[in-house]
Amino acid sequence: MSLMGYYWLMSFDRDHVLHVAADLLTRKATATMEEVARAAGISRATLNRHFTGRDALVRALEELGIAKCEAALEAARLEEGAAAGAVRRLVREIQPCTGLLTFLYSENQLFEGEKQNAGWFRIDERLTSLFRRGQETGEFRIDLSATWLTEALYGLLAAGSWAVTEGRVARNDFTHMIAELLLGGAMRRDES
Amino acid sequence: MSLMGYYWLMSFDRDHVLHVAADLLTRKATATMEEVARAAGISRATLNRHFTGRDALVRALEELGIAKCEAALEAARLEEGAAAGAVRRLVREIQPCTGLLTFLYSENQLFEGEKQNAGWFRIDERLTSLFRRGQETGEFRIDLSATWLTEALYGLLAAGSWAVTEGRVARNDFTHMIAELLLGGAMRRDES
DNA sequence: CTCAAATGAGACATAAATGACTCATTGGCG
DNA sequence: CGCCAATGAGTCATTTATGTCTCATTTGAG
Repeated sequence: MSLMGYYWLMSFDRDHVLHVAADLLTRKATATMEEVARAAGISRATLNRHFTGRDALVRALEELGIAKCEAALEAARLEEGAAAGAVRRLVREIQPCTGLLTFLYSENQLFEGEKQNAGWFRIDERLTSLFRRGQETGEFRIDLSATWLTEALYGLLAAGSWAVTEGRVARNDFTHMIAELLLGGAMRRDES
Repeated sequence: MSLMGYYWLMSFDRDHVLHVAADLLTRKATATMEEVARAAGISRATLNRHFTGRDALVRALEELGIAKCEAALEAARLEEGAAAGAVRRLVREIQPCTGLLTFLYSENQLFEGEKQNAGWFRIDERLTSLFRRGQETGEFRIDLSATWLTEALYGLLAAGSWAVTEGRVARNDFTHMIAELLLGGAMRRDES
């Protein structure tokens, strides 16, 4: 028995293929299906049997990205405690999938005409709610809209992920860099 | 006499073509050469006569983007006054070319192997210097590196530009959104 | 007006990615 | 061991973007 229906042979590891594809496409968004197959250690034929066309692969990656993202949101317990702490937990939890998210983020810009996955909307909603909660409790400023704070978080995650892969900043600084800039900004803060 | 050597006919307006191409490619990064030509109101043949291949066009756009960006840096007078004020002037001046910059920013990620234009390095240097100056005068916090602040500015500009074109935030809020988030962060600041 | 030069439209070959297909081989299960 | 299904390697046709070429037409300069 298997969740996927592949109960006879295990040589095709769907999850492994998706992760390899995510890694590769994160670094080279224009990678060929053959390059993806080779990176995953399978043949192009097999890759095409399971993902008919690049679209199917990207859509599967989208599902994976949404699932990982929502898992990170769960693990961060966004509704608990101070909003600032929730943002810090969120950035820490979401770090492992920023590469995939950045790829999907830029990929979505190409699919302008098509309908986009409802999962992104759910995630948007939860993040915006978090920032709105912070504003309502007086923790966050209100002259920056919760929508913008959400978009800014995406942008900072992408910039941080890119800067890390380029070697311009240390991977271990990722969480601190992003969370503290988003929360506190660049200006020095009087310790009160 | 002419700067370009086209002193007999003026029906090819290089600057116009570049701006149209920038507008189009900003919205649809995968636009065809023919789509670019049609958008610019010229034939594909003429477009190819002046820019042999997509690479030549992108490289010309890169030159344009760098020139516009450096002009914005000049206009912002980065070395004058408080660093925070310089950042605000910079964001205001650079807003008109964020679309083009965002396109080139994502395009550069594809040219991983190739040498990248020295202009970006110059711009990087000037921005990093600005943030470093702010840190040295005690205006900016020092636990976030000047390099990261520069990268974060790029990310916020891209996210802001994208959010505006998607209609999620108002165009008029662009400068305030980006500059204030980068400078002050999301947390409410005690008015002291 | 006349000529030179660039344009526009179209044809053409090319290169690359893709999807579908065949067939021999492999590996697990009964 | 023998079957059976999936894999891998290869082939083929199709599509698409691209670069080049020709030639009639247009347009500005003299």
